[in-house]
Amino acid sequence: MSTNYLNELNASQKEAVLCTEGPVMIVAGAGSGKTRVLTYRIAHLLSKDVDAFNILALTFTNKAARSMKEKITSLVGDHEARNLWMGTFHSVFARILRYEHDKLNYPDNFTIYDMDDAKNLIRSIVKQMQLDDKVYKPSTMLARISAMKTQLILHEAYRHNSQYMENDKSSGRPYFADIFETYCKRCFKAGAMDFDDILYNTSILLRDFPEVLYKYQNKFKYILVDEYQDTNFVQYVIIKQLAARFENICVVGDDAQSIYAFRGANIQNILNFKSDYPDVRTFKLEQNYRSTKNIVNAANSLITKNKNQIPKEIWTDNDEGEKIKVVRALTDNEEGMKVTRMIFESMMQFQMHPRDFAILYRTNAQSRAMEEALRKKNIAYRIYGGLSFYQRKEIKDLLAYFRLTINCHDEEAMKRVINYPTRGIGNTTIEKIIVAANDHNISLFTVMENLGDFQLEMNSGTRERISNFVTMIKSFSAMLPITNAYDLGNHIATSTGILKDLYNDKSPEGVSRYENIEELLGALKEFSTPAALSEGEQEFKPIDLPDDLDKTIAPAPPITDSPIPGETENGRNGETEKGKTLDVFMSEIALLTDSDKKEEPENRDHVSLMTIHQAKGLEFQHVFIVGMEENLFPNSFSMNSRDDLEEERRLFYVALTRAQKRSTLTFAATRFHRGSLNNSEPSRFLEEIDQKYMEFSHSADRDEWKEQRERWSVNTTDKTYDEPVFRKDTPLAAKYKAQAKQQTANPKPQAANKKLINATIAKYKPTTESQQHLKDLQVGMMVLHERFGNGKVTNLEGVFPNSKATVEFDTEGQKQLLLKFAKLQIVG
DNA sequence: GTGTAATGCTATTGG
DNA sequence: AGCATTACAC
Repeated sequence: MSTNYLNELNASQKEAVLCTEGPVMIVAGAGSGKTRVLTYRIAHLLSKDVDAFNILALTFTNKAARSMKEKITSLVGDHEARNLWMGTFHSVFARILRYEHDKLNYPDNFTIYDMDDAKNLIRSIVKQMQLDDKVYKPSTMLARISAMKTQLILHEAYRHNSQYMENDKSSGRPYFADIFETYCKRCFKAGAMDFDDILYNTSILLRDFPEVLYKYQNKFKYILVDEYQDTNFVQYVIIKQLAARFENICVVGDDAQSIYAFRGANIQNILNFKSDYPDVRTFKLEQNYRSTKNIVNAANSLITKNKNQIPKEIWTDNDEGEKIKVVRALTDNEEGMKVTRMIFESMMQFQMHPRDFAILYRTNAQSRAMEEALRKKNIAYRIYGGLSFYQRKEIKDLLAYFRLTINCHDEEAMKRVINYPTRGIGNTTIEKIIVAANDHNISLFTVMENLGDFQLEMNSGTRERISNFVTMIKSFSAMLPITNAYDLGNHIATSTGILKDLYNDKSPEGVSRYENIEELLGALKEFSTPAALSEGEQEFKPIDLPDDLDKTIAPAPPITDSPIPGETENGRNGETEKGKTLDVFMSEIALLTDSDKKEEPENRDHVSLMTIHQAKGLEFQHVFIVGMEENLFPNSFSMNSRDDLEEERRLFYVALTRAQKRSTLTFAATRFHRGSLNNSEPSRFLEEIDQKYMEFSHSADRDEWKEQRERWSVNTTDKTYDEPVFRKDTPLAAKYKAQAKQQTANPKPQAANKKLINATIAKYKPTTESQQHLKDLQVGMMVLHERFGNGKVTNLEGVFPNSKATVEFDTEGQKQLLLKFAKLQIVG
């Protein structure tokens, strides 16, 4: 590779690229060539004979990883770049967990639950506990569980935190901890991880298995993390663990662009990087190459309203450019029309293309008005996000069959398709199966498979239908290793009757559903055709374990033959002679988002519609930021605290800095919301930008809308801009916030909980193993059951471990239990 | 157990 | 407004 690439960098960029050893923090302002620095840094490492095997680069989206990899490949060649590990936290560590699954007692084919799965599971838990789902709202419960896992607090630790417990009690949700625990257990039992589990489990894996930690510390000698300002605590811990040995850690970020606090991102990670790595070298990239002077200055003037920043001065050599235009519309629909008209006029006047424009909004719901207007004007557009392809009902249904085929214990997939297409297994039957499964702490599938072992009231017809269903799933599973993804997927779609079911529906929606299924099958076909080597086909070098291993880094690794990424335990590698298999496909799509989808070049010329969050890292010639209204942007949910409001402001900063040449802000005086028309007032953010960079179009005459604001206004008179009037925190909110702060202030509050967490993992050991002690169970013995309490064994039949015990419980009466499954303890 | 009609709920941002 | 759950008739 030529070394000329260094000439394409400015002084500070070059320094950041060349300083390859030790901890490095790159503070990169918007449009300062951050991606370029990252890619060149990696290319430079490779040119210095660092092996690609030894580099880990964590990006924010899979798409970013892909495009960076392409760029690096073009710099150093495919052979050099192929073995780079590059991807999102979730995709990289999901991959590692699939190799190391046995350590944590998960199956290698574990399912990844998405948010819908997680919420459905919580809903069913709440229902089963006979709690009110208005008090225990699934979305709220999930958010709390997620926040806890992000802080590395699992249910045992949670229960031992008296503050949490008391908060729950006083807020009327005393059973939260139980829901939390049941949720974790049900996920585990189903062989499933949610998004947070991927990170949580990774951190546990690295903490409790020194040989694994050692292996990955040694593998990833060079670690790069993009968008570091958006990492959360568990991600921070993982990075810290992996980097501990070599400390060749390079983080890139911009505190001004931290916009994910709502999902646990902790801006302190970047602000405190120095204290974690005292000998860190810091580089600042302050020259903006993207935007005009006007845009850069406007954005700068906005962000000064935030406190607590890494000091930096973003500047640009680019043209002065045009002022930021502010446009007012009467309604959201007119806003769409005006934006569309401006796009149309620019296309005519300046020979611009649809691809040069982006319409950014705060909430997905705003896309509709924009979409309608663009469609009327016949301008090509694409809406990112919203309901993505993989979230459509028909797709999820078929994928649920795929999931069951790969992991028959997947509870949410089972519930989804056990009676779709209808096969006469109704709700009452399903309820009975769920109850039995929970009583014995086993999966629904296990119950269905061994239906005769459970005393369930079901007629023979129902039993027959269940048995047929089980047989069908088993037949799919049997085909899995020997059939390529497309053939099996097609077989499943056909033989389950899904394809026929949708084909018979001739309504427009039905037709479109059918087409979606066809599209999925098309994707499968493309995937399974044996072609180029996939990313997965890599090998590890053999690992040498020196004797002088520093214990604090990776203590005393016993030499084991732990699995090596690139192979799977069952000896096959996800490929048949006819092509790649369905399980590989599923593991690859599980973590994809709408934005990750690659676009065919011929389809690329469209106006992009997306939320500001999704626009992060992108740039467009002309950016429209729509819905600049109080309560929408800043959003009403984010006006409770200064921190929240500052995040909204950073979000606006991100939006503004996407623009290369022009930026237009629009707002509507009235807007449809909840099906009714509401008045809205212009966003305070419009006044936070230094007005000399702004231009108010006639319709947005500043005095006029100021007057308008005053007419409706609540609390945004000039005085309040710097110190907005906030609603006071409720005592509870204040409490939670104080706790959160305390937790992040102390990076390792979890050490004390280690025992508890270990206990959890021990509990999750396979039942057959932990049930060994029941081998000697005799009639007359006293036993303890998790749910039923104390009881006496009155009868035993069958041969262990398939024996069945009849137990007379003190409180619950007589129950029949299978020793294979029941968690019984012998007492006394 | 199945299908349709009516009702009721809930609404940011997203791996 | 849109969706999910529920109620009711078959």
